[in-house]
Amino acid sequence: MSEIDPFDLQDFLPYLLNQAAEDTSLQFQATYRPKYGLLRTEWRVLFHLGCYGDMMAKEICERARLHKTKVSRAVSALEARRLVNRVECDTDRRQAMLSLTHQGHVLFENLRSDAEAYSRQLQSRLGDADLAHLRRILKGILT
Amino acid sequence: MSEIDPFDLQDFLPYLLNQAAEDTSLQFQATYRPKYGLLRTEWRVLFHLGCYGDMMAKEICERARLHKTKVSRAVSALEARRLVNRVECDTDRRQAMLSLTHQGHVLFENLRSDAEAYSRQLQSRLGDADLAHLRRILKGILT
DNA sequence: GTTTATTAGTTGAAAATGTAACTAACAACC
DNA sequence: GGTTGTTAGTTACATTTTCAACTAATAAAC
Repeated sequence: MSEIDPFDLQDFLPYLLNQAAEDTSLQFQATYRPKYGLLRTEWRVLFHLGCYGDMMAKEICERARLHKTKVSRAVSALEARRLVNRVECDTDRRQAMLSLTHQGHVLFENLRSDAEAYSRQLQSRLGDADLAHLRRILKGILT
Repeated sequence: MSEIDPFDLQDFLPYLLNQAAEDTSLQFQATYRPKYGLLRTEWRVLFHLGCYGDMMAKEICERARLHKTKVSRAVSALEARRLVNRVECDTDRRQAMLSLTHQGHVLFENLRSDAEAYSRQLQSRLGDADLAHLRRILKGILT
């Protein structure tokens, strides 16, 4: 009926971004999920602690733009696997400082090198210039 | 422990793309979900039929990179709401040709103009050049 | 023509996510 | 000190997604 409609879904940014995100996430997930059995949210929490050091759950929520329930569950799962440590905060007992255990740190290092390998692969596909552009523009979207 | 690690999550493309995709999708979803009560997958199916004309479920799966179960359920939901019509194929009765009903077409037109409005908004935030860059690069990622 | 393999699409159970209500701790005000 | 409000994080329940098994139809092999 409307085959000749000027609007093209393939150019609609939320759609396009989702496709690209899905694509790269799945590709990368394929390298770590079967190997380490981590969920995406768990992966993110692990990386926040690995990249930026110890922090509270709340800070992970803010940085990663994840809902607190998601973080709460991911932290529980990681704690159950002895990858993350939770130490109750002295000054405010509602909070707990999260950190990687030794095991968690080892896993993080492995994942990090996988991530770097995947990045290099993308880099060779897209080229340095486009990759830099892309990063800059995406960061602009996030405001 | 590893605060001084050179790897920065904020530059890791799968992560960055996910953030941006989530961001824009949620913003846009906010404009249509409360108004029309559509799920994301339903929205996509509707737009495929609206933008590219009638097709089988399989074709939607391929174009939208959606799993057949997701499409199957979205189509059922849209059919139940009389937005989509399903006509069994003559030459192969496993398949069915999907098309928008009149109602579905009206809804699509509304959504389309919302999408266009949202696009214009993004355009004014990012600028024409970056937007064009972004589209080109993202399409490159999708291979 | 009958067995065997594929393919389109559906369904059911398990996993994951989102939403809202909750607990427990702190803070602010009186 | 006690009431009220806010915040960090958890839990419970509904919705959505995923995965695997399934049905029904076609195609291929013999």
